[in-house]
Amino acid sequence: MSELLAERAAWTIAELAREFGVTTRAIRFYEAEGMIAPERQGQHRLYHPRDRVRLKLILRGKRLGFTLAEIREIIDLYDREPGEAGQLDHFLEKIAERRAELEQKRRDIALTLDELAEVEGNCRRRLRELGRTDGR
Amino acid sequence: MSELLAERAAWTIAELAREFGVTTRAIRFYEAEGMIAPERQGQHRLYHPRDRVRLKLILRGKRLGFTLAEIREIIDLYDREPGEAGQLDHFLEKIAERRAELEQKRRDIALTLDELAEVEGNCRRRLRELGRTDGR
DNA sequence: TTTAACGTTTACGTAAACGTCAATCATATG
DNA sequence: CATATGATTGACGTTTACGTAAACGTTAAA
Repeated sequence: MSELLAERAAWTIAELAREFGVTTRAIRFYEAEGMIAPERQGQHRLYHPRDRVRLKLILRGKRLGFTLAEIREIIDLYDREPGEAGQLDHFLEKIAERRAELEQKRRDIALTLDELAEVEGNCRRRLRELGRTDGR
Repeated sequence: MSELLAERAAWTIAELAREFGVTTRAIRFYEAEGMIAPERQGQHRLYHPRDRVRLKLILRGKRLGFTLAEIREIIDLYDREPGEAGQLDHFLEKIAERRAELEQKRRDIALTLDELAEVEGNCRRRLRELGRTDGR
């Protein structure tokens, strides 16, 4: 029988590293930075679903070009306590800031994709021209 | 009379720095990396529209988390010569790679925005509850 | 004429994010 | 029992992308 991911409750550091395509060194580094806190079985680390989610969020943030410090702040937004009213306002401001950044990135992506599409169009047109020049 | 941007044909390094919110050091660094090549008027640098476009592309790439090396590759895609057929295939592959990266980033952004929206929803709900608890 | 204001080159410093050993320990397997 | 496998903790090295400071050269204004 295959071991479905959902059935597993814990992973070693090497398993996580393979699954996410990062080194064990990187995973330990994120822990040293206080971004993951795996269980300890004696000397060894044991990663649970919660830790995997964390790692996934970290790597997603990295793909978007956020620094680890920024990623930490974003993750902190996720697992906060309900909190007091005054805190909540400040909290909403932080969320708004992050959203603004993300929307800027989204615009940047749209522009770049448009430009790439144009370059690709030129390229394909040129290819067709060469095809005719070849006498086909 | 105001000097419209479109009328200007050249800028000093300090003007560019102010306009784009970067340091002159950074601009010179991009030049040292071969990403910009401003005209020289004796000792001084003179930036033309073409250089501004370059700088804009560099900064956009940075916002998306690309390294300068990657940004250089992307820019190289833009100002290439038509080229030969064999080169064009390779060229199209490069474009496809970049597009895949950008689309991954776009998915990452969508996910993060969704999560932030959920967190914000919880936050606002909590605020309304507090409002009622306050007796208003 | 001196003193800002703006520019230049050269060079060393630095923060972030790991990479890369080395030494050590536990377990497991032939 | 010896060796291989996988983990651990230091600790120093490396790359990227500039920051920062020194030393110097031009105008331009007081």
